[in-house]
Amino acid sequence: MNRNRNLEKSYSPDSIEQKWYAKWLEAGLFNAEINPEAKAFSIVIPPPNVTGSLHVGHAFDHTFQDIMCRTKRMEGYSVLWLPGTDHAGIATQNVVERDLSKKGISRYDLGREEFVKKVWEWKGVYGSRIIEQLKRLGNSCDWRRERFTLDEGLSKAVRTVFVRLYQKGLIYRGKYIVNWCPRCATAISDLEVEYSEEQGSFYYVKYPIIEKDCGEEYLLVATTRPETIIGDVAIAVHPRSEKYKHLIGKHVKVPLTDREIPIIQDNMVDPEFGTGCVKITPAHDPNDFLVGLNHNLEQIQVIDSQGIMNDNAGKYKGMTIEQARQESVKDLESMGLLLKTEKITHSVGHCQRCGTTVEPYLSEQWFVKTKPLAERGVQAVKDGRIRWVPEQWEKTYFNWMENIRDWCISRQLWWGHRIPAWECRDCGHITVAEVDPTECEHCHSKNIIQESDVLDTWLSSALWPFSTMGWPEDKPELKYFYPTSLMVTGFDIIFFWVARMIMMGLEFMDDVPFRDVYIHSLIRDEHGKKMSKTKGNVIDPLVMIEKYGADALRMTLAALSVQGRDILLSSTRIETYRFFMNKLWNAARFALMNLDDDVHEIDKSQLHLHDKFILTRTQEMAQSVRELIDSYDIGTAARSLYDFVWGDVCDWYLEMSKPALKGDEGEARRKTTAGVLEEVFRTTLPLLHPFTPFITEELWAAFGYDESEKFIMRSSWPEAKKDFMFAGVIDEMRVLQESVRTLRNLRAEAHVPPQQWLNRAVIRVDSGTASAKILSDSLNQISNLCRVHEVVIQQPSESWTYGASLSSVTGDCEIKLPVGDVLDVAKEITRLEQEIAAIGKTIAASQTRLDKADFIARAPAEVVEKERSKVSEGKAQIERLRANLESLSK
RNA sequence: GGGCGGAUAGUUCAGCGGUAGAACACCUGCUUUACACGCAGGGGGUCGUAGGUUCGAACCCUGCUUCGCCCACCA
Repeated sequence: MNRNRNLEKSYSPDSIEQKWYAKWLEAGLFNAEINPEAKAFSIVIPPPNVTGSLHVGHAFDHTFQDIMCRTKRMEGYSVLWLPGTDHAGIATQNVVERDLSKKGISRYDLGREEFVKKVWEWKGVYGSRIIEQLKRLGNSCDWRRERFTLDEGLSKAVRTVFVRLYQKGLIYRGKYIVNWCPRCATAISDLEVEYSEEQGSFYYVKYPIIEKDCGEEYLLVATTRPETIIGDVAIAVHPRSEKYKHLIGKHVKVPLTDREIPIIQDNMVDPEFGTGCVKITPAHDPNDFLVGLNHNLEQIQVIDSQGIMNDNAGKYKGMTIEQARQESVKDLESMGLLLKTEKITHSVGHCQRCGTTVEPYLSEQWFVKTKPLAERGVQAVKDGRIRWVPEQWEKTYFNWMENIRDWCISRQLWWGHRIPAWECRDCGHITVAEVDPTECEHCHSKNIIQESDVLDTWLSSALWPFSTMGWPEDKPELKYFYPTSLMVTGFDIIFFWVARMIMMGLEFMDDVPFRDVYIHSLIRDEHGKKMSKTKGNVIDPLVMIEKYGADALRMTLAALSVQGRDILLSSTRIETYRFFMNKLWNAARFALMNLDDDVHEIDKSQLHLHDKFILTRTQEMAQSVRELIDSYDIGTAARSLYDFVWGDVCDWYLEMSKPALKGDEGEARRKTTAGVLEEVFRTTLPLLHPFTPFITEELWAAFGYDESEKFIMRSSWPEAKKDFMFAGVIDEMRVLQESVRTLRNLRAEAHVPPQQWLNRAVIRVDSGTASAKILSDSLNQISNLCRVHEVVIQQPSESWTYGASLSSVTGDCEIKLPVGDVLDVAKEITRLEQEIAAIGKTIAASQTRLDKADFIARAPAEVVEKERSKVSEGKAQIERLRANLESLSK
C-alpha cells in the first residue's frame, strides 16, 4: 500500500473538494449508462429556475438526492441523475425587464422577437450560474445530459403534448374570469395566487329602487370594491330570503351611472353575510361571473389589463383601481348613497412573483381540463404504483386532486413555449398543429395568425421526467430509466409540480413518472423563521461551503433531516459537523501513522474485547446504514454514523488500541490491531462516502486504496462480514465502558494526578455476564460509599482481570467491598425486568393480533391472569431486591 | 369551515410501549505525541394539560390549551 502518512494536522476542504470533483468528472463517474446487466436507479432533478441562485432548500434536496445516487451506485445500480434548469417564464422575463428598465427600455420598445433574443442572451450569461453552484455541493449528476425546459427537444415534447391534449378535448380555449396580475400583465393559475389577510373597508351602498310601490326606497349592498359598481349588472338575493323575497324581479338604479339593473335570486348568496344581497359584476368577480352565466347577464368590463379604469368607467377612466375606489366613495358620499363604512380584515390575493394584488379579469384563455387526468393520478397512488414518503402527504394530494379545477395554462408573456394554435382571420377556425401550418385547416385560407400567448412554465415542468429522456422520440433511455425511482422535493410544489407530473406521466407514458415521492420539510433559520432576503436571515450555502466545506454542510443537512418537522439551520450547527470532519480526518491520520505499508491479516486468536467490539459495530453499521438509506431515513443514518465514528471509534477504540499499536503487547497483537484498524476504516469510509464524498475520497487515497480500486466513489457498498461479528461483545463492551467511567470518577475524587489518570483499563468479562447497567450500578455504589483515598477494587470473581494500568490509577489503596453480592443482586433485578418486559410483550402481541374485545372473549382469561400475576410478583421481588441492594451498599 | 403537523434539558432537536438522550450553551479539571476543530467529568427535564387504555405511557386513545402550515370561503 502506498500510504500517505503526512496528512495536514487539520482538515482543509477547499483544494481537496475541487481536486476530486474534477477527477470524478474526468473519469466519467457521474455518467449514466444503459446496462442491461444492472438494475436502473434514476432521479430527475427538480429543475431550479435559471434565474435562481443556490439556497439551502436546493442544497438540502440535492444533498438528499446525491446521497441516494451515490449509495445506489455503490450498491451496483446503474444510476442516472439527470440535471437541468427551468426557463421560469414570469420570473425570468421579470429579471430581464428589470435590467432593461434600468436603461429606460421597455420590452415593448424592443418588440417580441428582439426581447426574446435578449432573454436568451441573458440565459447564456447567467443561466449556468445555478448549475455551477450545484457542482460545489458535490452533486454527482450526469452533466452531459443537462436539459433546459426551452431546449429544442423539450419544446417539441411540449408541443406534442399540447396538440394531443387539444385533439383529445382536454385543452380548450374560452373567455373566463382568471386571476390576473396587472403588473405582469398576464393571467396566472389559481396556485400562483398567494392570499394574505389585509385591512380593508366594507362600504354599505344604497341602490335606489325604481319601482316605487314596493315599500322600500333602496336596497343596501355591502361591497369591498366600490370601483366596480359601474360594472354592476344585477343585484342578487337568496331565493328563500324573507327579507327580500318581495323585491325579486324589481329593479334598482346603479349608483354613479344611469343604468337600471334587475334584482335576481341566486343560491350563491349567503343571507347571513353582509346585508344579504350582493351586487353582481360578472367581469370582475369569479362568483359573479358564474351567476352572470346562469342568468345570462351582460359582462361589463371597467378595468383593463394594466389595472386602469377603461372607457366603460365613465368619469373614472384613466384612474388606477385605488384612485377610482377613493373617487367613487367620495361621490357616493356626496350623493348620500353611502350609508356607512366598516373596517374589515379579508384575505387578498397577490401575485406569487411580484406581490401585486391580483385582479379577477375576464379574458380569452387556454385551459387544461384536469378532471380526467386527475382521476388516473388518484388511482395510481391508491393502487400503490406511487408511494408518498412520509405517507401523510397522500391525503393532501388526494384532497387536491379530488377537488381539482381546470388549469389556466396561457400566459400573456413572451418568454416561453408559444402556444401552437393559429386563428384564421377569415373563418375564425383555430388550427392546432405540431408543425407550423401555412393555411387554415378548415377553409384553407392563408390568412392565419399564431396565438401570441405562451404556456405556463409548469406545463413544461410537468413533462420533465420523460421529456428530458428524449420523449416523444422512442429513446432507449426512456425504456431503461423511466419511470424514475424517486422524486425528492419540498411540499410547496406538490400541486404545482408533483401532481401535474403524475397526471402527465400517466397520460403520455401510460406509467407513473416515479415510484416514490419523498417530500422534505422546509428549512428555516435558527429561530424558526422562514429565510428570506428581506429579513436578512438567509444562510447562503455557498458561504457555508467556503467557511466549513461542502462535506460539513452536507452532513449537517443530512443529520438534521427528519420527517414531518421543519428544519432549523444555523451556522453553529454546521460548525459542529465541520468539527466532525476534522475528527474523522485526525482519526484517519492516527491510523495511518500506525499502519505498516502491508495490510495485516486479522488473527482472530489475538483479538481482545475492544477489537471484537469495534469489528462487530463496524459490520452492524454497514448493515444498518444501508437499510436506513434505503428507507430514506438519512437523518438517522447520518446521526448514527456520527455517533459511531466519534463515540465508538475515536473515544474508545483508538484509545484502547494504542498500547497494542505501540508494541506493548507484542508483535502479533500489533499486527492484528493494525488489521482491525484497517478494517474499520476500509468499511467506514465507504459508508460515509454518500454523505461526505470529498473527505472520504481523499482519505481513501491516503490509505492507498485507490491504487488498485481507484475511487471510493466506485467502491462497492461494504457487506456486513459475518466473520467479524461476535455475539455479546457489544454488551460486554458497554459494561467495560461504564466501569471505566466509574473508575475515572473514583480517580478524580482521589485527586490522582492527571499523569496517572486512567486511559486504559483491561477488564475482561465473560460473555453472558451482566449488562452495562449492573456493573455501573455496582461501581457507582462503590464510588458513593468509599472514602476515596482508601479505594481499591476487589476482584469479584475469576472472570475479572485488571490490566496493569489500573493499579497505577488507584495507587496503593486497598478496599474490601462486597462487590460480588451487589453484582448478583443487580443482575437478578435486570433479569426480572427483562422477564417482565417479555411477558408484557407476549400479552400485548396476542392482543394486537386479535381485536382486543375478541381476545378477551376467546382467550383463556386464566392464562392472561396468570401472566399478569407473574408480572406483579416479579415487580414485588424487584422492590425487595432494590431494598436489599440499598442495605448491601451501607 | 376542512385537513395536517408540532409542544421532551437554557436553546435546537432525537426517541414514539419496558427505569429519560444528543448537539450547542453552562460549570469543573486537563498542552495524556490523531485531533484545543481536542480530552475527561458535571449540573440541568413531574417529556404542554386533564382524563382513559395497560402490569407498565414521553410514546397508544379522548378532551383541552397553545404554536405553525395547507386548502376552501370571504359580496
